[in-house]
Amino acid sequence: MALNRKCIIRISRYKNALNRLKALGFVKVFSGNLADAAGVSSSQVRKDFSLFGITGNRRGGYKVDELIKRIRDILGKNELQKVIIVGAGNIGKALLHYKGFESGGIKVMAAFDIDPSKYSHELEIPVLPLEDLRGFVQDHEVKIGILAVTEVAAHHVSEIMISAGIKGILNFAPIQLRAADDVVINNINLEVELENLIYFVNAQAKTDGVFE
Amino acid sequence: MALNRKCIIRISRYKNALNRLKALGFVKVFSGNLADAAGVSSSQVRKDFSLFGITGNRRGGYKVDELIKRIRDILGKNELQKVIIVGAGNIGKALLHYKGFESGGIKVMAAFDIDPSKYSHELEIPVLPLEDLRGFVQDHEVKIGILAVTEVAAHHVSEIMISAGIKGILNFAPIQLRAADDVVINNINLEVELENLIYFVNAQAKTDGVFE
DNA sequence: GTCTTTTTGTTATTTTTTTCACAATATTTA
DNA sequence: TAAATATTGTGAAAAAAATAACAAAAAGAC
Repeated sequence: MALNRKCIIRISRYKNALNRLKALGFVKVFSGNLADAAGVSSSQVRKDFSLFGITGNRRGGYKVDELIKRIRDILGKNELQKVIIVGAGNIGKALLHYKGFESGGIKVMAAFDIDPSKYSHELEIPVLPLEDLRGFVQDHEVKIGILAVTEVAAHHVSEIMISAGIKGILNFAPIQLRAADDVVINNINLEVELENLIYFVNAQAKTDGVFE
Repeated sequence: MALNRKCIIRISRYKNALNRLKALGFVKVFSGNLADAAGVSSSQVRKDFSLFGITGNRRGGYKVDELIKRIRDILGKNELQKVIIVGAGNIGKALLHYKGFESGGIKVMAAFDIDPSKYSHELEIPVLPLEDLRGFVQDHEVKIGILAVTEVAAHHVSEIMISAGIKGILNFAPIQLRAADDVVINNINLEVELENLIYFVNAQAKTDGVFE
């Protein structure tokens, strides 16, 4: 199946839109509704669904419950996805307490740091020494890790994670990580995202000027 | 100039790579070096540069200092970009203390919240009442805001920001915000990013299975 | 029960993005 | 100084992604 990152991102967004629509009492939904909610075209929605073999009824749309179940299945949300956080600094701690993952499927198991002052067993989610990472990952069969350490540590720590058995890294360190083909890396660079925004705001301001 | 989001993201990454190369003592750089550092092809690098009229020397590559200056200029990093944070919860607080923005150009001016227990003038960056947002944004001519409030508050708060004069929003609330054409919105949904990673890790695992 | 309307599913078309390829031209070597 | 070599800059080609278009089918009207 030839699907790309953007397609899966959209599928996630459809799922979020569906949850909202369900909460509003929707039982059926049309591609146009999802398109509006996710900010794409209705043919895009249908194209994405067709890639996953998701079908509805001509004239009848899609049943919200079935669709949610189907998408949750695609995204692996019907089984528990165990996640660790590496680096208990600013970003790491914020993610440790982030409520957005609670809705289902994603379970943050523990955080790890080199700084002993960060260790804690009192919290609901423990902060453990980095040395314990390997054993923990192997014992609990964790495949997904969030990397939130400094730029200088990032590469080294990512190698520790991968050698321990982590297969997917969500990287917040401001460096473009890459790895072997069997490891998936998703880089989120906050400064880059802000720079992007700033660029388009400034570009917008210039364009506006022309018409003033 | 017909340039897209992805192109600007790459330009930011080239800048980061250049800073690292400069720190290593590089004076000249070739498109291939930047391609390796940013994880793209060398012709992609040259194409991107050509879009911005960035030129080097045939056979001589690009001068690191000049290139950095040029890209910083494109990204607006040669002038101060004032930013506010709205929502001083988990994510908001983390960004308030985030060191990654210090390297230049981006200055977080203040944070805002509705919860009086969050207010603070002691911090280097103050946390102020949401009611003060409009005045602050107008007094300081802030154009960029980071939105880090709950899902339910996000839409309402974004409207407050926009009506106060904010022209670009980096949205961390788990909802796809949209706005009028003169406001740029960059949505970062942490759960969606994780789901994406999980999908590809699971897909990878299945593919591996076939060859085992 | 037939007709009308609406919406899907998919194929074709268009647009966008990336890669390829190579002439033009600096730099280095001899 | 001339020849050899490496690298840019860009137009053409290929690949990927998005949009449009429409036949097929389901739902509802009458």
